[in-house]
Amino acid sequence: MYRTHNCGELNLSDKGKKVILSGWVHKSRDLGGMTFIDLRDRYGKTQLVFNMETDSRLCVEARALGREYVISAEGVVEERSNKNPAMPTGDVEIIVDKLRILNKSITPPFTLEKDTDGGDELRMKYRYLDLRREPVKQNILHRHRLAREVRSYLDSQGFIEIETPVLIKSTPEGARDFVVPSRMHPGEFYALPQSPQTFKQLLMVSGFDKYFQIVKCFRDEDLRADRQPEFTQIDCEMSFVEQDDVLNTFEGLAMHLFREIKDIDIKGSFIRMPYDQAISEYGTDKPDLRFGMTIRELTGTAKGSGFKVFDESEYIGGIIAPSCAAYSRKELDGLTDFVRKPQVGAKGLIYVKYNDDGSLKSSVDKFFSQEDLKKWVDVMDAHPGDLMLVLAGERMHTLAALSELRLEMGSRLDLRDPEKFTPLWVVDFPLLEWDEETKRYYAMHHPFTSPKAEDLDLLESAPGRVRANAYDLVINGVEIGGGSIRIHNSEIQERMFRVLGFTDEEARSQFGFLMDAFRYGAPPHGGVAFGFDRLVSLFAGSETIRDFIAFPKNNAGRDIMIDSPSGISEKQLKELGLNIMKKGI
RNA sequence: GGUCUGGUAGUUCAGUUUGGUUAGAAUGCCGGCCUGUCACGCCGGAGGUCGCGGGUUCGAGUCCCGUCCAGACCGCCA
Repeated sequence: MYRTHNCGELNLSDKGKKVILSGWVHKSRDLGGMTFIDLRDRYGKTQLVFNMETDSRLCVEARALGREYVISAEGVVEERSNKNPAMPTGDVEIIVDKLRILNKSITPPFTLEKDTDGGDELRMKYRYLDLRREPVKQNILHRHRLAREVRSYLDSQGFIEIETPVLIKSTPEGARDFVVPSRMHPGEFYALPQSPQTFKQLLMVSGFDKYFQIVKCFRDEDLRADRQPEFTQIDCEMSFVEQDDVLNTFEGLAMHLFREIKDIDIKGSFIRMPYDQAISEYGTDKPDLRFGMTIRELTGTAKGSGFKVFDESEYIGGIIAPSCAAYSRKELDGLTDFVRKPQVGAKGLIYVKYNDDGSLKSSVDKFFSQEDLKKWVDVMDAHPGDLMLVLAGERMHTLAALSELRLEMGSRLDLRDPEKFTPLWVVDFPLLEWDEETKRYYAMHHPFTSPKAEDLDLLESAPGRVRANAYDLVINGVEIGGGSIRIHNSEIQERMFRVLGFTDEEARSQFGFLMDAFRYGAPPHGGVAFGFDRLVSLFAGSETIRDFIAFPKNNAGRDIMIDSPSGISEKQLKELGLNIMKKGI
């Protein structure tokens, strides 16, 4: 027998019990006459004691145990004379009388403490050791709990989990596909799904009116802290629903998760905001609503005073940094540097200090009188002591830069509390997006998203003005996921493909199966997909999804533990009918 | 594809600005001492391709060029 209890459960109520524990030697403290060993397993740590006077042979054996040896110890639970209140099992210890070494371990390359001395690369190379560390282990357990609650809620709402294939068909729209060569069909390739989108729609045609799946998806694009080439989605689809039905159902999911995982009631704080409002007030389609500081437009107010930068700008807008009028020259220069970074991309920053005495001091006093600036105060609703920060330029660029500036000020003023959660739906997205490079429209969401009925007439005449039945769930400025009511009418679907520049043949060869299916009675349907990794990290107050994936890839898409991707043998290449081009050709 | 930062004991880092004796610290590891530790303590020891290649120089961890690796970001991510 390897164990009667685990290493996290014993306390004073177990005093006197004969127990067997198994686990890893976390740490040993050899005091000469006696030796203490912290034995660790998934559930916690328990102290083992060996005494030279009681059993010198056993004590000598214990001294020789190295870090991460796997052992099994039998003994009696005793109350400690020196208790450790920092440890859940700190009131007791095991007086060991039998010790078995189940396996030895070489010395780990880094310490397995909460604050390890190991760097990222090393931790990834030895991820199986990193996962033994308490914080990483907790992240994985946290992920499990979230997945369990997702399943529990969706099951309670009548959703059923259905698996969809992983070897599917490549399509040119959207992100790059990972492709898999076919041995049986040389020169032909499967693709890994970017999402099970078309399959879940086919399941609706099949009549499974509430589907979900916690599913791996794949995109062959560059990585970020919040982007992995393979990631997990909570993928859902429902039939006979309108937009509000979907939003209500998944608001319910969000509320359930917040209640069960975070013990937070978010009811009532869940707003729905049109895309246009998100852009004009927050400069982004994923606003962080944990703090105000909304963007105010000054184009009409500030133009025409002879300040060339403003007069030549399409858009002028600003935010108010509350109680920051006392900012020093150095701090203002720092903000100017911030907005000029290539990632933000503004040319410069104009500030107006609204001093406590009511006077106004700006970086453009040459061009604007106190009366002029007073108008800004009115438009922006500034109060004495506030600092107004103003950017100007092309509208969308300036709004995007203002969004970055707003987030930066929010961080500087400590307004982005990781324990506060402000979810919202951004709704009424544009259906299409013009791409200057290829001179054509692209689906903002995907080509199966339905246009709003009232905008349908514009689909051919003014495609850019058509709004979609599409929505994103945003929490604390993080895009958690999105979805749409789909097109279920093959005639509208064909019109959509035409607007996207598909020839009928192209549409047929890529999505013929879907268009065919829709001719056999497709119900009205719609759904969502949430980024599970992002949801998990958001709940834990982190922005790095890598910490919540058991075996993640590094920022170049490599798994340095198993060393992938890697080459394959000539034999395999030959079987697949592949020739590898030499680099540089 | 681009920008920035970094690469020095097992590990985390200092040293590079201004080239110059034997490249340091902490931690980990090994040995010794220690009966109430829990970041145990004390004493001692081993441990280095300064990422790799080339160049400048009397002399390179330090300067120059190239390259590889890691991290962050831009592009990209329907």
